[in-house]
Amino acid sequence: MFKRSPSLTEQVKSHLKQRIINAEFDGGRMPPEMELARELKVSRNTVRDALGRLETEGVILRRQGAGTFINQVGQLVKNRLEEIIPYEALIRESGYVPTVRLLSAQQKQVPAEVTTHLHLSPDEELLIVQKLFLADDKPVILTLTYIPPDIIKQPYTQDDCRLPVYEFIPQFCRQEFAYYLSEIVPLIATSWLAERLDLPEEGGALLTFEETGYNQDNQPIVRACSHFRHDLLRLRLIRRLAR
Amino acid sequence: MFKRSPSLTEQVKSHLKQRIINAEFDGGRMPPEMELARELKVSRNTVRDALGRLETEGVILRRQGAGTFINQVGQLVKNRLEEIIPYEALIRESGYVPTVRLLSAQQKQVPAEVTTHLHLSPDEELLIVQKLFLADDKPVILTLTYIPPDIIKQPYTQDDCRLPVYEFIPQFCRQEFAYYLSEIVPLIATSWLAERLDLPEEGGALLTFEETGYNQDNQPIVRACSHFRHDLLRLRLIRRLAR
DNA sequence: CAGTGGTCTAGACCACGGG
DNA sequence: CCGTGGTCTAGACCACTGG
Repeated sequence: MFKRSPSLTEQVKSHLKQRIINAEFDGGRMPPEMELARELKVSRNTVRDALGRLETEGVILRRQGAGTFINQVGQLVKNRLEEIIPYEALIRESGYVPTVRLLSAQQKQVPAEVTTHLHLSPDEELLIVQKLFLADDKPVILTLTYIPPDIIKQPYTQDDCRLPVYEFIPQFCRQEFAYYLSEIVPLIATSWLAERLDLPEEGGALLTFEETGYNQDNQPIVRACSHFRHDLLRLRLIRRLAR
Repeated sequence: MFKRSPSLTEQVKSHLKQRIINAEFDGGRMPPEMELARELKVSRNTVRDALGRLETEGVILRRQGAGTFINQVGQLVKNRLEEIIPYEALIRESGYVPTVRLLSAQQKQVPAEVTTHLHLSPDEELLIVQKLFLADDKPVILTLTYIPPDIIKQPYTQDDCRLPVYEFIPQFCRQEFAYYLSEIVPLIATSWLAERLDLPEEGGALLTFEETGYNQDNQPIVRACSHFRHDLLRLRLIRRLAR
């Protein structure tokens, strides 16, 4: 029934999630793990891994001795914060039609704050990519991406800059993207930001992700700032007690 | 070597974390999983579970075919966002000495926004607990907790209110705390907030967690708002590509 | 007490990295 | 090529829930 790639666990997860969305389970209760395992022809461990991921996403609740239940409340969670997902997907999950607009992509000097995070000298020029994401044609996310030009090994077009950085890197830089170290920062909207994000006025609060991207050798290779209009896009998550 | 509770996985995790902190592994490289399993007298799966948790915490990096490595960068991450930890611990991890100050605990009417989240009628009076957390005697977190008084089944003192809600609930309400549904919100500091958090002026940006707590029957039982001074306390996390 | 999820084991095979 | 981490299996036992 399932192929070998992507991982069985991942396929089982998607499969179950789809059945939950389709409301195929009566009374908000899911079948026992053993039954799912038999049915899907995988081991119970694989089912449990898949259920575990659905649980951290807030889709289900599990209670020892009682069973596994579908969590309506968790539907409000649109993204797993510790997982990088394309902003288009986030916007779509939130119920809007996403579009991307490339505002600019040019090589320039940057604030020292940026070069510091990338372990570069302050006068180094970087490629700055500005992108605006729209939800139903309303601006919701503005991203600034800083890439050292000398890591780019293949020719690229302006259009390639529309790719998420973590896809651009492996395609054009002959190295792998490993992870972001991200900081969540609240910001007062400057007039520059307010204009681009179509805010009613400057001085409002914005949610910002300030992220440094590392490659598989654990060297910083990219810096990114994402500004969210939290009135249109809510960042929610499920938090549990430590085990 | 290990007991049965807390879980083997959790004990192995703590054990390895301590050895990492003590810099017991040369060259930033950890022994192979098989070797750790033999050494600690547990199965490789258990070791892998423990390493998996350390990886999401940012403590280590694993590369298929290459090995497991200690991640200096990850030291900047002080907390796992999807895990509830006491604010004192967060402050301590960030390098300060934590203290808690109970500002007030009284029954009052609350904004409709609060009663809505708890599925109560707007005129219901709730117990409001205000707490201030200090790092090296500087205010860093202000929390407001709203508890419906009728769920409290045991007598309690003012001092009991200093407990985190998720500990107060099981102790005084004869029910279990299951999880928070949290929303991350950027806020403009009001003068009321600025005064209590000792901010230089009102109008600065604050990071806020707006959370609804659910019990094991998946009913909302508590509402909490936490305001962070992000200049002193940074919220950082590791983000990876989806599998 | 029967049935559920929670934990742990031993073993197998695969995919990838580096010499 | 060998050794590493990544995935999956089958089976065992425990802890808890609910009738």
